[in-house]
Formats: sequence, structure tokens, C-alpha cells
Amino acid sequence: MPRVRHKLLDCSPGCPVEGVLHLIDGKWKGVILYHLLEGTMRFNEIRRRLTSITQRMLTKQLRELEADGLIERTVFAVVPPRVDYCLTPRGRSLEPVIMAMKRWGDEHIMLQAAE
Amino acid sequence: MPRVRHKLLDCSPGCPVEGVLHLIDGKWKGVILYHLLEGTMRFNEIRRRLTSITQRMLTKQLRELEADGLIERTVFAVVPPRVDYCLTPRGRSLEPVIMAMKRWGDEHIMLQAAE
DNA sequence: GTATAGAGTACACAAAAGGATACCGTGAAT
DNA sequence: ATTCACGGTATCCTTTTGTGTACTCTATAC
Repeated sequence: MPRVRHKLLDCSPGCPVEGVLHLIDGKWKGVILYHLLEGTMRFNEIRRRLTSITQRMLTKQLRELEADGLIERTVFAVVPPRVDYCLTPRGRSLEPVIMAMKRWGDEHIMLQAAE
Repeated sequence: MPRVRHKLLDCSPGCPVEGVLHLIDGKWKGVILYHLLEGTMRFNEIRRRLTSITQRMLTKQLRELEADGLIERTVFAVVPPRVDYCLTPRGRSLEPVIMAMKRWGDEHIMLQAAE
């Protein structure tokens, strides 16, 4: 079972929100998971969707998601290299959370197009 | 209408997840909103629930949530001072997101009690 | 006369997150 | 002969997050 990187759930007992937040924390993780809901993707495919993420950050976030047991990383020994990423069952179980966020975003964020 | 502090939605169009994440980002904001779902609360009441947050951080997070139009801050001119925090309608509209997180947390996080 | 609660602010500092840029190896295409 | 795609590392830098301590002001309680 995947170990939670979390040191301590320091919210009083009955605060599971904090734990989830730790998993999808930061600017990127939630978005990565959101895109992976569509299916398996390669490194640069993900990168193209998150237009402004740097390579370094993407690598880092993917490794953390992997460490938390939310995604799976598959390396093919070919050249040029190929690495696939997909959700684990645990990762996919976050779908309701991600989709709730998407719905909210769709309804409440007016994309201030040309500012 | 509350202005989003967000500079730019740099995920390709159709990625509302990023916007939401920006609002409840970090270790604290989601948890604060979660507790405020129960009703209006005073500063130290919130603080007692997030046992490990420092006063400085709590102040900062609350101010940001206020700036994003998710919570409302009401100051009473009494002594000792009294300041109430409650969700705005916009803040309350995040309820499905927060509750989805809570449900996931309840199901998937085994609180490793005494480690 | 001293302490306490309440909701902060001010300052110094350490740690973590995030960003910019350059580099790697190799097979295939130009 | 050079360039490109791929999936990264390495190094340096800035910004954000988080910790710790001290301080404020005043009515009330001890």
C-alpha cells in the first residue's frame, strides 16, 4: 500500500481534507491528474497541455505523484526514449474530486481573455 | 465581482482545474474553507481547529481568501476584539469540491495513529 | 498589581516550491 | 554535417511558505 509522504495529519481527527490537499497540492498536480483522466500519456504530451510548466517541474511533480501511488510510470527501452504515465486505481479514485473542481471552474471562472 | 488574483490561466483553454487549484492551493486554504462550511467562526476558533498553524500564516491565508472573494471578514469594535469569518456565496459554492475531498479522505486515508 | 483573552503586527530566519537555462545521449531525418 | 525529438539532469536563482519570538491595546478577572 502506498505510503503517504505526509508526516502527520495535524488537523484534529476528522479532518481528511488536509490529507487530500497534500496529495494534489501545488500548482500542477491536480491539473496533471485531470489530464491523465483521459488516458495514458507520454511525458511530452502532458507537457504540451500544461503549456507553461518547465521540464524540471513536470518531472518533479510526476515523481511525487508516483511516490504517492497515484500514477504509474512505464519506461520503454527504445530510442528516443518513451515513458508512459497513467493513473493507478488509487489515482483514478480521485476522479470525483477532480471533476468537482472542473465543474466549479467551468461555472465560476470567466476566462478574462484579452486583458 | 471578485477579481481573481491569478495572472493568467496558462493551461490551454478548457482547463478550469488550474483556476480552482489556485484558490484552494497550499496546505491551509482548503481546510479553512472546510471548517467554515460549518458556519461563522472567530479567528481563534479557526486557529484551534488547525492546531499547527501559526498566527501569522492564518492571518495571511484568511486575507487571501478574502481577496479572492471566498470569505467575508467582519470586525466588531469591541474589546477584546472580535472578528468573524464566514463564507461568501462564492465560497459556499465550493462546497461540492470540498466535500468530494472529504469523502475521498475518509475512504482512503488510514490515519496512521501512533507511528 | 498582575495576568488573560483576543486579533492581530513586526522582524528575522529557514525551508520548500517554482522558474530559467544549459546540458546529455542517440537514432533518424534533412 | 547539422538538427530534431525524447525524457530527462544539474545548477543557480527568486518567491512563497512556514517557524519563532516579541510586541500592541484595553476591559475584565483574580
